[in-house]
Amino acid sequence: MTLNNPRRSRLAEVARFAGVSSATASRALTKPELLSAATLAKVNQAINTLGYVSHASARALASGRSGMVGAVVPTIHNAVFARAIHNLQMGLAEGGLQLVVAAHDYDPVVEARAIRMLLTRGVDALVLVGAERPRETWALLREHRERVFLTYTFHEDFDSIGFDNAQAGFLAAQHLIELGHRRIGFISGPRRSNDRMALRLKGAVDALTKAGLELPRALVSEQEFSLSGGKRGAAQLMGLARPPTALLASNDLLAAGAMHELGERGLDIPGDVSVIGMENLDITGFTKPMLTSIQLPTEAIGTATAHHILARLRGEDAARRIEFPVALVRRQSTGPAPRTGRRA
Amino acid sequence: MTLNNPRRSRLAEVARFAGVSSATASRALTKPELLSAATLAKVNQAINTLGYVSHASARALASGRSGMVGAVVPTIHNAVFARAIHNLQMGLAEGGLQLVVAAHDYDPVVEARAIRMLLTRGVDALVLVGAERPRETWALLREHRERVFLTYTFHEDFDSIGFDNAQAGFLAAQHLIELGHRRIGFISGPRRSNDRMALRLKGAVDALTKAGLELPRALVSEQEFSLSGGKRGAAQLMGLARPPTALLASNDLLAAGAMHELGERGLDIPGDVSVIGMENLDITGFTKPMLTSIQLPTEAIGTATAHHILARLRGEDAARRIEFPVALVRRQSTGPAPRTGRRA
DNA sequence: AATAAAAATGAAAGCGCTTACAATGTTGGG
DNA sequence: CCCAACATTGTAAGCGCTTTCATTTTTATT
Repeated sequence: MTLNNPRRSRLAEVARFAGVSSATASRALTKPELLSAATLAKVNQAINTLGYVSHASARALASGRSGMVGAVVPTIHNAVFARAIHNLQMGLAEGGLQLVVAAHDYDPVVEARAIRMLLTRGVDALVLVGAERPRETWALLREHRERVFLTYTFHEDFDSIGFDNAQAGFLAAQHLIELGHRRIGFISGPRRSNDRMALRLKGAVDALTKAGLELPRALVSEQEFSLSGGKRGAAQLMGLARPPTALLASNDLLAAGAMHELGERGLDIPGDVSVIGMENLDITGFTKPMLTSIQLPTEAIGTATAHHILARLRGEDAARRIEFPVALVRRQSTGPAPRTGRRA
Repeated sequence: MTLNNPRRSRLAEVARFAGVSSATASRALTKPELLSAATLAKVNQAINTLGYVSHASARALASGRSGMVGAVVPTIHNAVFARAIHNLQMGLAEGGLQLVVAAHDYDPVVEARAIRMLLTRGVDALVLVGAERPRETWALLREHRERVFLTYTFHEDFDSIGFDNAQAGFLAAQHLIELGHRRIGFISGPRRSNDRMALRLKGAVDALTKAGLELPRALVSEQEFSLSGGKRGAAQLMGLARPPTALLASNDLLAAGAMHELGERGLDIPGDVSVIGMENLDITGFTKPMLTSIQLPTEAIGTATAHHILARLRGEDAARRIEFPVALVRRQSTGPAPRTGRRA
């Protein structure tokens, strides 16, 4: 009952101006191929002179499609997600879709709320990160199976775009093992509500196992994602009676923090201790020495997800699962294990 | 004409179930204080048992309010914006508003497109960064004056939430001057379509002028925002016949890149050359030595903008201009100017 | 107890657009 | 030339909700 913006023109006015019915005017916008060239031109003419812009809500209500894609991510602070979101947005924009982002800071409750909110908003597609969340949330998602897309991990029941997190952990550990390290400390990010972390750890354990080694619980330190988290992790591990000769962090931020701590302890990297991170963020180039890391396909995930969604919305079929490779990026922070004998 | 989701229940069903009119059911959602406790309870009961969720588009169409806030930022890659966006989103969520983000990568054309798109979508508020954009874009924005909010700079005609960029430049330069530096190199980010960069440079010039010094054009290097941009900038400035004794970068990323270059040239920081950045990003703690910087109130901007918008939407009046202070954060990368005499 | 004022509810008219269906105009084969 | 088949366009019925206005119920006032 409210005249929204009195200035804003309606489709009806465009139609009147062009001397056609509003149905025709509408078709000029949505299915121009149905109109004769002449009529189409008339309508477009009218649209231009009137400066008409369509009302998205009205359109969404009538058509049942919102033109929006929702993305619920842990955080946009982390460059891993920022990159993917950036590419996702750019890709979707090509198809005329608008991205709506919500962050939940690794809180499953907040995530559920965000998902519900976006579903209410009628997003045409919903992009999520990871595959670990409460039962109820999954139930809700299943009801919308065809518009839900999972990234960074895989799940049988949904279209998934990601990479092998375990492989990332495996490669990192393998690299250290090949350099002769036998005692490796693992600094992990928070593992609850974050299957990616669990998988990276698992991959590392697998590599060690394969080499006949093991990862005692004492050599795993779980820390929050931050510089100081990494610092604390390194402090904890290096403070052990038999400290590790290499530190594997499940994230470059943690690794950089760890390097800091090692520096303060007067330890040489990689002479005394090797350090390897994951995600291959820009900061790998800032640290001294530069940080060896595992390159994760974050940009690719964003772009591929966008294209995948666009294809699905067009009704094309597409692979249910898209997997990108991960790769070791050798820099200066890893080197041969010191041969100081069995005891430090 | 399309039965959207056959399962999803309508407000009318809720009303029927509760034995009230749909008007009452609607009021239970939007203005519960108008209903008697008994009716409200009945309706809520019905909502729960039916698992009703309202249809956002329909609601937006009928009410003229979308419940969405748009933000158009240069990029979410940069932590400066990522932080602000994060806080903005959190703050808006408290008020039940959903944030929609679009990035334009410093391209005015893309920015204009994004603005138009969000306006079409009927956002209740539109948050923009900076005050430099083409005439036509401004014209468009003026038509929506009351829902446009500017951040990171100020503009007479719009509500603005920001800080004094010139002051940031001033503080940085002043700090170097106080340390005895007389020849200061300035590494700037791209200045076109980015008034913040221009202002930061201007502030630095002001500080120098005040001290009876000047900033010759040759000592200003404009580079893209990146580690390698900073590296190139430093290379250019240090390659001069009379190189500066201090480098002032308008962004920590650039500063970190510059430090890298200085390191490769075997120069000691701050013994031979001092370096100061801006934005006080996390990476200031990663560099060796740790980077002196100017702290910018990015989180505050996000939070304040959210609260400001919420207040405005509630119809309260609020300050047209909110300004936060900037501050110098001394770390290890700046020190007294070397007294190597007049000639290097 | 009668009445004015306030509170709670309902009826119904849209919000601006899309689209099923009907109607009209065209075209070409027999 | 007539009629089926197609291409265009128009008519009008919603999409699911909010909100004005009218109506009924309750409460307060004298």
